[in-house]
Amino acid sequence: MRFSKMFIPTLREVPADADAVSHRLMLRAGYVRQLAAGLYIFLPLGWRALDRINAILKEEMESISAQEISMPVLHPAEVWQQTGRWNTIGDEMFRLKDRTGRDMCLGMTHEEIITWLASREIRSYRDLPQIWYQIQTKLRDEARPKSGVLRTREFIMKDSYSFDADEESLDRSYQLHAGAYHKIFQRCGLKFHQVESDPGMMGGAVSHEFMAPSPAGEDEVALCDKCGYSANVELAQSVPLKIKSEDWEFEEVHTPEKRTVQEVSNFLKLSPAYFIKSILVITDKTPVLALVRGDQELHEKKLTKIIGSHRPAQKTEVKEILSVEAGFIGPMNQKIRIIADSCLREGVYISGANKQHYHAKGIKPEKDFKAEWHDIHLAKEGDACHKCGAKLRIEKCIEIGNIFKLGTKYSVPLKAFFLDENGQEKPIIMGSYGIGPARIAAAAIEQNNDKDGIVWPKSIAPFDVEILPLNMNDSKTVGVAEKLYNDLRGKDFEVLLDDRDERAGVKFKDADLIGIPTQIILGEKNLKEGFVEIKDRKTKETVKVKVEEVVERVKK
RNA sequence: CGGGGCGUAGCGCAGCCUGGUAGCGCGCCUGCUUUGGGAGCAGGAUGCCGGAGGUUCGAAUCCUCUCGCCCCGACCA
Repeated sequence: MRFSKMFIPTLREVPADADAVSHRLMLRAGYVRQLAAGLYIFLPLGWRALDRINAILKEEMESISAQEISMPVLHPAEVWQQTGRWNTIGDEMFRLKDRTGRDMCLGMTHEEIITWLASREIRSYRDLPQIWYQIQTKLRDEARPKSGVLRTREFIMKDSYSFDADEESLDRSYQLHAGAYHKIFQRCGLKFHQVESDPGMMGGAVSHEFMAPSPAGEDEVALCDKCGYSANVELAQSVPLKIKSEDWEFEEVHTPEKRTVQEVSNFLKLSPAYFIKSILVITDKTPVLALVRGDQELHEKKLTKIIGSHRPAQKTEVKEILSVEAGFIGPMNQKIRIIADSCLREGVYISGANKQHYHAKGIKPEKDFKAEWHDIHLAKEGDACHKCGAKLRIEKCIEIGNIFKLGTKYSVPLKAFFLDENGQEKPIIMGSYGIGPARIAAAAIEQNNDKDGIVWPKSIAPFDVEILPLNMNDSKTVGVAEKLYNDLRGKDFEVLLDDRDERAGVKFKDADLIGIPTQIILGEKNLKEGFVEIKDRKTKETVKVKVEEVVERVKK
């Protein structure tokens, strides 16, 4: 491609409302433009990068015998009603009516559609297993699109779905995907972790996420470097560090106007880890008292799994139910259900005394109160790994892919059944697997950039090589540039020739910004002696090479 | 949906407080010079000052409403 013929609108100044590094660089380097919140146009360079990512996706999917298909973006409501998601999914789904008034929606994912297909086409165990995939548009009316291309309302996704006759077979399909995903992200040059994750609205029992470490990420992942435990903090288990147990006798301490753990902890000059945080929540039936250690945070999702959906109690409710003002609640002598974090089982603690302006010191769990013990705290940096005891690390990550074991969640309501060897009708066992190509691109930029611009991994750069003839008025320079351009293309390199009549500085700046891995610099003086320079964008190392040797020296 | 910020030329911004009819830098166009890290000089084009309503002789500026975008949170296969 010739730079002069390609639309690459680079920007000198950083657009004001871009915050994430990848967003800034994609805008500045002319890869994308924003249409509206969460809606992006991919310009020629951006689209090329996505194309290369998609090519890798296709190769690796084909290698596990997945077959590419294409499903509509526009869906009739009926299939979504049959699985119940028409109602369980809220404003995130774009809904509309067609001209006859029929309810429709825009696809935010395709379990319903592909299961509809399977229900009509798969009849026998002989038809199984199958893996079908597509690379296609998804639409979600996100509450808050953000960080450029990382969270958008319309995006392309590689989604695949597996259909198996039994659990063992599903496990094979699942592992095939996990393996393919590892290869994909490796080939795309990303640092990533595979972590345990919460299946969320997808349903199903087992799921993993592929997470690319980056400060722009929205997720936090707990990692153990020793045993390899890794999980999204949405469900990560951990053991808070033990504290030295004090041998306090039970006593009530006057703590006037000291309500929060922090206030009382400062007042008594004792670490927050000696306190029990008591939080009253209301489920649709009853109030529940949740207890976590003072230096820990209550994990809402973990609690939800135990008691169902709930909300924090209002101040007046606390007074009504517990007969004491918020801030002085304690677990002793309570009639209501108590869920306590497991780490509180040992030790002696301080908590509210259920008496205005008093806290109780020397509380012994099991003796002074009974509770149901569960892990309900948020894992944090420095907690111990619940498997091996080593210290956990928390890392911010971009979710670049995920895999779910769905089981029969979709096949049963949509009647996707098959006949097994014995003529028995059984629901197909399904899995669902997604990758966001734009997130791969953004994560690659987040992980590979410097002050001058993007540093693309070779595998997904929009071009392999950029040729920079510094003086377009010099016929020798132009001649050599054209020859190298043709020779390299003849060897299957994707080549960008900066044939613009621009000054050297402009070409250097633009080349570094758009981040093509290899630059070939043609300067007049070097050319007189028969040399050109080959520069590595990543290391900035430059080697002088004879013109005739360029093609063999350039590496993919 | 709650909290905060911002909408003025293609991009980045000033002007607004204290009302008088819009400016800077970059980019863009023309010419000459220049040519290894975003050139210099000279000339030139470009604005529904986000939108609507109000106050006023007069509104980018003051008031009300509204729309959009960004950030934090809630939410998020």
